[in-house]
Amino acid sequence: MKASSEMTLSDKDGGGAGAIARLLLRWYDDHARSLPWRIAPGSGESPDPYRVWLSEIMLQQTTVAAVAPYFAEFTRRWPTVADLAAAPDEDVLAAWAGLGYYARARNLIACAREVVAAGGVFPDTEEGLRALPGVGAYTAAAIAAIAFGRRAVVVDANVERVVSRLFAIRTPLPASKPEIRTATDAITPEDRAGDFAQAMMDLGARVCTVREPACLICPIANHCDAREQGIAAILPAKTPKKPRPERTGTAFWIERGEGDAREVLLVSRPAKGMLAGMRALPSDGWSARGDGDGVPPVNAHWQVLEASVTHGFTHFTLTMQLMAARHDGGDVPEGEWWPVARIGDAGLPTLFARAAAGALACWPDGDD
DNA sequence: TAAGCGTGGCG
DNA sequence: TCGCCAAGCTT
Repeated sequence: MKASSEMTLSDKDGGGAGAIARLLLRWYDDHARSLPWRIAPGSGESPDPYRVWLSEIMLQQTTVAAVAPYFAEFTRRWPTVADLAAAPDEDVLAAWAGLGYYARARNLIACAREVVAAGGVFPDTEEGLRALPGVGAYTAAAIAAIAFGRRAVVVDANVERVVSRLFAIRTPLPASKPEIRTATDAITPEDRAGDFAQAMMDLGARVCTVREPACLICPIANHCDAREQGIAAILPAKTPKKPRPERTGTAFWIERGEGDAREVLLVSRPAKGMLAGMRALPSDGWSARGDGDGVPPVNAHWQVLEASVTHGFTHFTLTMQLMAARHDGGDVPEGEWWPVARIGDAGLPTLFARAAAGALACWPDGDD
């Protein structure tokens, strides 16, 4: 890469790397976003590692806007890591419903319990943090820097974009990751590494955006190689993604009772794979690999509903048909009867929440 | 190493 | 509308 040779820490002379950090920190002092999990720069308050950790897990591949209400609810219900560790699994999973990437919720529980078992204090080093469930290279570095003030090289998708442009790295992602990390290391200051990391992320979110970067208001535009070369908007390059297959499947609405006593059968998804461990409607075995078989789980007088749900996952698109039946007293799949009036509290992931809404809209009273 | 793993917003 | 993208981790 070119960046490292150019940057070889002319840090002390006030040029290059050191200048970028100083400009960015000065910009951050005036322009930091106000976020629920963030301590304002210069406030003197010390961040709560629990809140930093919780926010970082929630923010993995997830937007600030989506996280905000979940962060508020989690910290209201479970103000400390000990509170979270003591919560029943199903409560935490249900509270996470809708946020996506449900392995994060299972790792969140495991991590909280590990921390409590170790005395209730988060590790304060990158290495110690990295060993926790759900904490990878990025998250460990971010917590070490933000919660504990340690110098750490924090590289997320924002930083990848900013650094790719700053040093005009033309190698496509993900092949360019090592080069980007080295370049980020070279511009990361010893002091205020947490603020620096957050400044880079704020810059990426508000200025050095994916489309139409706002170079005119960028505090480090004068240091940006891509801007000088007129290629900022087309960096970083990315290797093409594989096409998403389309799959079909069926979900089954099995109902019993009348009026206020109406109940629907919910199952728990297997511990591994899609939507692992989450409550769901029974379905027919659809997966990323193949279509469902359309075979209902029990014999009954099934009715095919008009509604269907199309849902895009990361790696495939699913169109799910809906079938409904009254429970006639025969065998049912293992599950729990859930009051239809409280279906919104079941903690269904979005796919099944939409399926349930579709079933209720098409089959409002269940008796025909 | 590359694939598996959610969801909602945006242009 | 629809493909791209977001404070990635795990296996």
